[in-house]
Amino acid sequence: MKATINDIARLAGVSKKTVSRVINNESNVGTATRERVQKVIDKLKYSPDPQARGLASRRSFLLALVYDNPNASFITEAMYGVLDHCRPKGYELVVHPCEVTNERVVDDVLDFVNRLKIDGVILLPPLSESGSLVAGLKAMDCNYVRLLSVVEDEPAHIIRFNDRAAVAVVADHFVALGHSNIGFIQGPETSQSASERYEGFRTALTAHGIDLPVSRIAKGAYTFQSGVEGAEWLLNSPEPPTAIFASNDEMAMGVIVAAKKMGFQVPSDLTVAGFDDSPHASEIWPALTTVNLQVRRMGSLATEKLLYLCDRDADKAASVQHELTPKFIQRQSTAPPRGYKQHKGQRKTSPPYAV
Amino acid sequence: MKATINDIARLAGVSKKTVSRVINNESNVGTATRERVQKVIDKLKYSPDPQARGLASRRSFLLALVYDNPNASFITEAMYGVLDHCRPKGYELVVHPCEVTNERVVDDVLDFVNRLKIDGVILLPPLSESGSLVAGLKAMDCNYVRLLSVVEDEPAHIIRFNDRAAVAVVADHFVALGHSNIGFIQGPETSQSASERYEGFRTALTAHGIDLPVSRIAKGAYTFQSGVEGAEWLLNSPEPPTAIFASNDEMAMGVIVAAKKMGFQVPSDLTVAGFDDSPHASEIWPALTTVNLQVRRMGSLATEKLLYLCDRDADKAASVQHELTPKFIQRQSTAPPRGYKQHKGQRKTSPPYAV
DNA sequence: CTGAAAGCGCTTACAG
DNA sequence: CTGAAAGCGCTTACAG
Repeated sequence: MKATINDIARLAGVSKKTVSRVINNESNVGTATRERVQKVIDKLKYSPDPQARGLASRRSFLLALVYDNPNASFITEAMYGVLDHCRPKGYELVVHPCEVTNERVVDDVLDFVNRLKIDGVILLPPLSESGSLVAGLKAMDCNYVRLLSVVEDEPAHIIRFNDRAAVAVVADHFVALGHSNIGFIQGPETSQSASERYEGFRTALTAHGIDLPVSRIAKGAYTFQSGVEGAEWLLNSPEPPTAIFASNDEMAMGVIVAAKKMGFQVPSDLTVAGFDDSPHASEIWPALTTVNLQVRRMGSLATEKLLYLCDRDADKAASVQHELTPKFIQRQSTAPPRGYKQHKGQRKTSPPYAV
Repeated sequence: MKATINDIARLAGVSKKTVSRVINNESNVGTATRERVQKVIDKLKYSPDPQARGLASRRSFLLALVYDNPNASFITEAMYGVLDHCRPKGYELVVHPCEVTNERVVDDVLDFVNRLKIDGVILLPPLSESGSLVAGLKAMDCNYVRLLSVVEDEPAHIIRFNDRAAVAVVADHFVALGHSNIGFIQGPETSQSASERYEGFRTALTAHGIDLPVSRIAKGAYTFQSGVEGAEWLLNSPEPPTAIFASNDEMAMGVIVAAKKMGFQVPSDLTVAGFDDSPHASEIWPALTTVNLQVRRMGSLATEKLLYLCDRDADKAASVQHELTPKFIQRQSTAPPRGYKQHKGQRKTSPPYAV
């Protein structure tokens, strides 16, 4: 019932090799021949069988999304981004969540890639940071692109989201509002993005002459609960900060809840900002000031690179944009500290609270 | 480099047909032969090529998750559930989000299934409600299982989450707390689960002798914003309800935000409950009382059914549990109405507020 | 219980 | 610019 290459060849009066050339946009087909074949293809709504194609050419036309990330909207957004770009090109997406804690992750992923002959892999953070996984993929000559917060690979293999730059905007925002006693809740030490956000925030504050002492740095784990605990610790200190930046939204939500329980009004008593722009960031009161990573866009760009790599065109892959600066999203959880008066024109140059 | 069926056959001293029998657990292989073959398979870590297998047998060993649902955690949880069950059996999962609003959805999905020779499809709500899609799948003899809130298909093809029963528990809870002036925010009319939740809630209230007049029913759209608007409308009425049940968490979040803005304390001035137990339901203050759908479990059970269907064993597929009652999760957003005293023992039988 | 032959629907590697 | 042959790694349909 489904048309095959033989049907097309017969009806177009050519060999199946010629049909194959048309399908694959290869050269060396006469214009007239090509048109004739294409017409038959269109008429029968023929599309080549990916299995047969793959079996013969050792491909699968399958991309894989490999991740170990608890953030549901990050995953689904990335998926949309990948599909936006790969579907029109005839590739489909297989999902492969896994557990970094599992010692056999690398083997598991390589097995999976090998078994399905996956043409290309998109690695989401934090798994994208795994050197051994990438080494394994390279060794078996599997194409990959990593979503990463630092430039740790060639441009052809990376989409970098510049957390440092993004976080600096948050710091600038805090300072512009008049905050100088600023608290920070850090992500897990194992995460690159967590240290990027930390470094970026600290550096930006320093540029404004503002200190970030260890007494105002809480260790978190990117979880809601760790945000709660971090906030309790910070707000119970002798001189509680007037603003807290949590390294992700999840923790920022924890900060807001903890603050409320402790009697701090957000934002009048306490400014709070997060990072991720998760769907729920705008669905609380006050709506959370945060940073949007543009995950869908990243997924799309990563796929563009990946498909070039699948075509063995490393140059084109490298030429696709490989750096994205996340977007600062100001909402209602940030405000000047209580009693602070803003002096026009002084904001950035010499704020009254500067040392 | 990768071992093939020919390698195994040669090393085991049998024909490849025999190896094939071992791989597929077919009968008619001598015990000794089987063991010998298996040993070689294990030794070479051989696993059959799904493409070759599929090409010859017209299968793909690919399952598809087809959905049109904005709820990210629903998607990812379902994915985990599916993978929990299908990976050990050698099946992988392709994701296929689509848009119900698009007129060509059905064709798009059928095309996709046909092109990839998808062995089985799992349909998530609300797309699972599409009769034309299911008809199309049936017509092309593609296996499917639907996650649905009503029993609208044979047991072999459905996992039903009993929203009616779940919602009744919420109603009982409201009544037990002492509420009688209760508001309801409805989901979109096009959604089956929305009307199930409505019917279930109304029925349960009626059983307690409590009325749910149209003046206390707001039309929502399962979105945050519609929850905000619904709450504003309900709370601005002459006799605002003391409790609001929103048909999903998203809207319940909207209710809480709106209530706060309008000066209502939750739960002391206003009890709020939602439905879905989204990850953020527990990450706000007060934490949201809600209902957990057990999506991961549903995904797993659906896959169990689906794989039986793939094996042409409709009986076994039908015998897999096909009804799940969502779990009521009590948190902090529900409380007795202000000034209400509970009379022991009177709760269910003849509550003081009963007509 | 076991196997030889043919074929699934394509592509590769050649030849012309 | 075009095509005939062989083969990708399995299963089906048959034979014994």
